[in-house]
Amino acid sequence: MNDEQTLVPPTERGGTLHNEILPQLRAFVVEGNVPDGGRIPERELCEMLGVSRTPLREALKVLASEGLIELLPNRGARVKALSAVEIAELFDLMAGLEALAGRLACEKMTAEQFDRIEELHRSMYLHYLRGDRPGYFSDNQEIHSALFAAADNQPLFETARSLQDRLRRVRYAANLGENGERWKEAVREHELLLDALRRRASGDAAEILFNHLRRTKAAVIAYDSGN
Amino acid sequence: MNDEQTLVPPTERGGTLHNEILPQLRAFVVEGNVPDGGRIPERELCEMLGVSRTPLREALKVLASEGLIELLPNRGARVKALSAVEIAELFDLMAGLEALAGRLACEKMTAEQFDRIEELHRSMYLHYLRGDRPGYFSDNQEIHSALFAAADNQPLFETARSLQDRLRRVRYAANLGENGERWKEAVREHELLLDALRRRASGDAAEILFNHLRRTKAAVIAYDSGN
DNA sequence: GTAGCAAAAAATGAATTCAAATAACCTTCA
DNA sequence: TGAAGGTTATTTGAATTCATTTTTTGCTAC
Repeated sequence: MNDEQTLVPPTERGGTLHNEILPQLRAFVVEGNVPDGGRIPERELCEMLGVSRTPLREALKVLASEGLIELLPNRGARVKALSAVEIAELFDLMAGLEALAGRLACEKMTAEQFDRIEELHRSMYLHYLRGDRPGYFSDNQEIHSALFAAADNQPLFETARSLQDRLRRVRYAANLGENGERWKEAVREHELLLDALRRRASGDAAEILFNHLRRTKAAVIAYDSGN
Repeated sequence: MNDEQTLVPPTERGGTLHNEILPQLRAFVVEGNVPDGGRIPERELCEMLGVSRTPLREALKVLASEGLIELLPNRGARVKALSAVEIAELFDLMAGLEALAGRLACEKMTAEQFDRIEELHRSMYLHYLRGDRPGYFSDNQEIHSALFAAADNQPLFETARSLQDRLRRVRYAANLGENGERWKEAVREHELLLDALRRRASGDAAEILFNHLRRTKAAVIAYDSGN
């Protein structure tokens, strides 16, 4: 029935069709190709991914369990629109996870991993001085990624990735809306973090990261409500 | 084809078959009805739940994404057996989540919620004095549940529940194996926690809970490796 | 012109069907 | 007796089919 070529070469298959399309579908949603609360007809997705409805629906169930989409009985899938309360809750959770990552990183990271974070920090600071927000944002993301990598905890990493996916859209919006004062404050917080990491002060790192995310949350809420 | 009655009355349907069987299937796995690494033939589960393979497989995919089971391509589902490293990682994550719950509870809990926790604490202490481990364990679980409820954060609650499911088996084993010294220590930690909650000292509560879970982890690892 | 209802069209939920891969079994030969 | 190979049976992966629900469309009545 399906003569079209799949977009993914058959060489790099992930075992099952379901495992193949899940990352693609997740990326499609996270990337923001569908408006908030927008409906996603199964038929279109099937054609897009070149699979039948069975594996597609399995993937949708997984995305729903991750909180990325909503599955209303008999009424299809919608991308989950986040209320202000939900955004706040997700940020608090993210703050807790970052705090944990900071703690574990202090305990477990290698000298090389610290050096890498320090280097990223310097690069990010330069972007800040130049007023280069995209560059700053990119380095910032990488620092947090490096932190989770240094924490060396797979379940933590997975949980954080999932949360990150759910927050990506609003997070990006927040970055754009970030005002100069908050930006300056964020840079200062990053300096404190680097110092705590250097001293392997796990409690301090946790506290700094928690409050850092808390303030980011406040900035996002302020920006988001002023829509 | 299927004339048998479903075990669940049709009155309390969850909209779709998938939503109906997912909790049942999860309970079945968590309860420990299948040995570690044991295979789960789809056919049997279908008969047990009274559904066809389609909704069952959707549910299995979700359980796999929750980390409760493993889905090997063309080789079916197995309950995920946890290595010592994985157990340690899950406990560290749980410690971070409990710490967060403590923090948020300090910020948000009502007087009634605190009173309830205090009451549970008293009950638990009595069980401790009597040497009633099951009673202690039960109250202990309820205290932690009450803590997460007081934290009032849905994503946190969900994440913790999922983790709890993954750890339930080993956690129960740990409780049985817990020695007297560790038990005494745990009770002391709970007293400190209650005090921190009373003072609404979020940082203290977080620190106490984190270390509490860390020590539980150590006890579990010690017990588990001595199998 | 609009509100309400009916019928048709479309989309979803789930069982069945078909194909491919794995596992079990049985024969054969050393 | 035991191992190797091939054949059958079982199990899984995925497409198709069928039934049910929702949504849309169009008609009628007011």
